[in-house]
Amino acid sequence: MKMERKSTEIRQEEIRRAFLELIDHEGLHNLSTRKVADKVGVSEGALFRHFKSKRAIILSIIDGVEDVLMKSLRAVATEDSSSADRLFKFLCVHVRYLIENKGITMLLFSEAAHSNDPELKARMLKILNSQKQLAKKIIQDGIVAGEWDSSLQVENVATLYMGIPISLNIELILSPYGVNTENFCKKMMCILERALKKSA
Amino acid sequence: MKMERKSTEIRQEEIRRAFLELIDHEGLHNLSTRKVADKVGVSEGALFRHFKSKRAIILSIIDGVEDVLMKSLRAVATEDSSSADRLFKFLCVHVRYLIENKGITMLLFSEAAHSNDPELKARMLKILNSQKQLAKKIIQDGIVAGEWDSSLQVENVATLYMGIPISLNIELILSPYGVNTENFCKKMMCILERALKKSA
DNA sequence: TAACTTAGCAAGCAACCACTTACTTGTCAA
DNA sequence: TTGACAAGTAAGTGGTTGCTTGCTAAGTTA
Repeated sequence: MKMERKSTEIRQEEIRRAFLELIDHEGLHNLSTRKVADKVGVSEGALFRHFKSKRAIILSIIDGVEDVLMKSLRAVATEDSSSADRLFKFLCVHVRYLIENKGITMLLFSEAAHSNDPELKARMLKILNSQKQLAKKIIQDGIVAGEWDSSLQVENVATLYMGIPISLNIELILSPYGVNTENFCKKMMCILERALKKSA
Repeated sequence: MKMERKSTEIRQEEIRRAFLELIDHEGLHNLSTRKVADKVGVSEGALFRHFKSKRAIILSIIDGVEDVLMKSLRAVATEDSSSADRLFKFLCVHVRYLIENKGITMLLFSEAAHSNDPELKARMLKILNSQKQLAKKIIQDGIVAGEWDSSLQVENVATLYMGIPISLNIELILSPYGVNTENFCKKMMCILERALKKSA
């Protein structure tokens, strides 16, 4: 039996990927360290060599969301371009990340709502809240700049925005032939802009 | 030890309620028949006297969604009033049901996406799909009646609509002081109408 | 090449899972 | 009052969970 040995860094990444893929395919509620180890192609013991607990895997995944997604979103939100451009780009970045890391939505949403692990819950909440705050900033900027209607309630538009990435997940479930990400963002943006533009 | 005996019908309802409440408070992934039984205040064995399996509890909950929520939504969608009125009422009924049965969103969403039980998955999908079709119908009617802009793509507005009930869930997670249902619906409807109304 | 570190394994742990069994007790019509 | 049945229990079942153990072998450095 050949034994393929890889560094912890590589294995950790493989484990995170396998973890998310299993959440996506089978759901959080029947995800076990056994299955993750199988998917990676390693014994269960080896898995605990690279992460000290299942919880540590989740925390490491959250670190990734903060380092990659949130950083990108923050960059887009503070970019120097029109609010419409920024909002569209924001949505695209958001959606693309969720497509490429399909288990994240479920993990974020479920743990934020139901985890009885305070640290985990707090970190999930912080991510969701930051996303909403950034969306609010872009919308507010657009109103101040005169691009959008000043009678709009920023908070409510942001609330509506937060549902869009999850609408995508529903779309992915409902349409068996797949969803074109770019198109999805354009369509949603199209409707959002109708709601945002100044009333005559 | 006193033993309080109730009829199967009553116990079944208690079990469904406990099941959903536990999903809401602790999440699907750590929901056990033991906890459900504890919450109802009955032994685990008694639980299996009223439902033949855990799966049967879920199926029974789905029956309830179809009998109560979907029936109401269908009634509202085919009502004889303006499309704007119907859409608002539709949203209110939808949201109120999800508030009063808090675990449903998670159950629907999670099982529809991840269940490897084909029957369960199919039924969840059917519910989500029916909701979307009904939303499409209302929007289409509004366009035909000249209430709303004819250049709108009905499909996309319905997709956006489907995100709203989940936006509510996110709102419930993010705002610790609770969410006013009626207000939430009014606010979302207000933005939706801006998007729907005819461009000048 | 010898010493040391690291990634891997198989096997096993207690705790928990959905569910069953064998038996008891409350309710109610005859 | 009694007999049948429905609703309850406590104590299991085998299987799965997250995690640990004791050990081996692959790389790395001296």
